[in-house]
This record gives sequence, structure tokens and C-alpha cells, in this order.
Amino acid sequence: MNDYNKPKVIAVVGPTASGKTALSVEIAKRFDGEVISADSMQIYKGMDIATAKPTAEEMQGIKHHLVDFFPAQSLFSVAAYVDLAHKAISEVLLKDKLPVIAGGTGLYVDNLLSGTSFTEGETDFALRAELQARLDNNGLDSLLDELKSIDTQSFEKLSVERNPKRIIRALEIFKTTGITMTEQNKLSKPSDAPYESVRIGLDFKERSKLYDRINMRVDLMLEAGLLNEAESFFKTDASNTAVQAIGYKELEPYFKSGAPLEECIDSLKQATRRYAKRQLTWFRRDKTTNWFFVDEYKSSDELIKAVTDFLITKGFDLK
RNA sequence: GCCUCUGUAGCUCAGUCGGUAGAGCAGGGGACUGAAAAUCCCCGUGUCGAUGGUUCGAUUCCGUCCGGAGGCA
Repeated sequence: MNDYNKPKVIAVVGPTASGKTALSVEIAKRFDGEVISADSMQIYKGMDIATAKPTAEEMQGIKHHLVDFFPAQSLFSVAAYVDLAHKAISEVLLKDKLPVIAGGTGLYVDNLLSGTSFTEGETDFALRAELQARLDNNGLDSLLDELKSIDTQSFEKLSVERNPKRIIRALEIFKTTGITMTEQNKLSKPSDAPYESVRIGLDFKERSKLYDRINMRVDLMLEAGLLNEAESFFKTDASNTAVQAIGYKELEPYFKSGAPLEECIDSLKQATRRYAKRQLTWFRRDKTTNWFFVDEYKSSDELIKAVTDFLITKGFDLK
């Protein structure tokens, strides 16, 4: 309950292309920190351009954890992330440095900072496939009926939402652990957060400014060789988690069925814009986030200065 | 110059036999605990091109003008 004994961490969150990478590096430089990425796609090796992985130049000598270390053929999960991220944070703290968490995957950030405890069990993919097959053959209601008999609370929410993935997961939890999703969520929620965290959120007063940046960044990715990267990605046997990355699947029609490149690029841009919107929805939910509007500053230097000044008032010490 | 078609949501278009309008796309809001860059839920008022006329009432009918497309000279 005593915040003063908890390690302090900074988290930089926001939608894709809002400038998290640059800002987190600047924070790390000024406050003697190292960056811990919270990005579900930048973990993968080889997926450099599409995921806008920070380049060596962009990192400016600041150590980045949990980027570019995981094979694209392997499956990843929040549980795996949280485990690795806690370890990385400990490592940074041992060096007496400041952990700067930077990332766009809200699920990862929240579960890390809230200290959700995940049990040892691995994901049961065979069971998941079985449930998926049932869904395909008998429909969603077949799964919902079963859920109703075991977990009324989840049922009530999921029967309105009708989200297949979450319904499958609810059944999977019960079948593998004997505990309902409602109970498990309660059990995994800690009474107290493990860190004293300060969240910096990046957003734009004008949404169209963000979208302009996204569109422009996709064009830059193409110039940087996204097409080649996509082509070789299709040759690898990427895992179910890696194939979800925005950047390859939108280009697939171009390579596999001769669709016009322009159309694929437009849909790639659109998918990225929609993703950014979902990220904002997620991050806005946390009411403790300190938002900075990028388009309210004349330059990135001014934004960095504003954030730095703010962090000093929050008790962080300059290097 | 004449004739025909056309002008409705950001875009493409439907519609109102006269009672102020609705689809797709785009876009917006939301949910979210082991696939999360995923998955799912909700949201449609706009001078119906402008202006006169007919009418109790016009986006709808008529006239004129302006913009766009095509045809004939």
C-alpha cells in the first residue's frame, strides 16, 4: 500500500505513428533510463519495416528490451510478455536506471502495470481448434449455450457482444482449469500494483493530422523496402500471432492474386488508421494517463521539453 | 448555338405518384485478462445546386439561372 517503496516507471503510450519511439528515447536519455517495449509485433525478428521497429539510429544508444528477439514462427501471448517484461524491468532497476515502457499494445501495458498474475498453464491450441470447429459447424449459440451453464456472468456479457474469440477463450479457461473466466479474472487481479507508474499519452487534437502521419509513414515504409520484406515474410512459416501484423496481410492480394498495388496500399493505410483508433479507445480508458497533444506543440523539441518538465514535477530526477 | 441527361451525407448513389430522406463505403464512439497490429458491439439532419412560381405544403411539379456529362451542328 505504500507507494514510496515501489519502483518508479514511466510508460509512454499512444497510437501508432504518434511518436512514442522518439519520445521514449528522449526520456531515457534525460532521466538515465532504458526502454522496455510493449509492442506485440516488434518482438518478432525479421519484421522490421512493417512494424516500424526502431532503428539503431533512432535508439541513439539507448538499450531497448523486448524488441527483435522472438522467432516469427513461434506463438506469443500476453502472459509471456508480462513475464519477460517484469524480468526486464528488474534488470534495469538493478542497474539503478529508470524503466521506460513504450508501446502501443494496450493489453500488454495494462497487464504489466497492474501486475496481473498469469498461471503457469500454456495455451491449449488443440482445444481451441476444437471449439473453433464447433463454432463453424454449429454456430456461436452452441458455444454460448454451454457457457451459460457454467458461467452466467461471462455469458451475459458475451451473449450481447457475440465475440467468437472471447467466447472460445471463456470455455477454454473452464475446460483446462475448472475455473470460470469470471473467477479467474478475479483471482488474477492483484490488490496492489507492483510499480509506481506515470503514464504519458500521445494524441492529436485533430485526428486527421495523425492520419496524415500514418499515410505518410506507409509511403516511407514502401520506399524502405516493405514489398521485399513482405515477399520474404510470405515464405516463412509465420505463427498465428505473427501473421496478424498489419503490413503483410494487406499486400497479400498483390502478390498472390495480382490485385493492383495501389489498392493494397490504400487498404494497408486504412487498416493502420483503424488500428490507431482502437489504440486510442483502449488508452483513453485509463483515467490516470497524462495526455500530450502532439499537434499543440510547434516542434518535437517543445513537446519533449513539456514532457520533461512534467516528469520533473512528478519527482523524476534528471541524469 | 440547339437537344438530352444530370446536380440528394465526406464519396458513390437510391428515394419521395407533393407531407423536409436512406443504403454502401468513408468516418465516429465503445468493449477488451493467455491470438490483441487480433476480435467484437453501437452510431446516418443533410441549406435534397440557386432562385422565382403553382400549392395549405416543394427536395419532389413548372420557369429561369449556375455547375457537370454526353449528343447534333
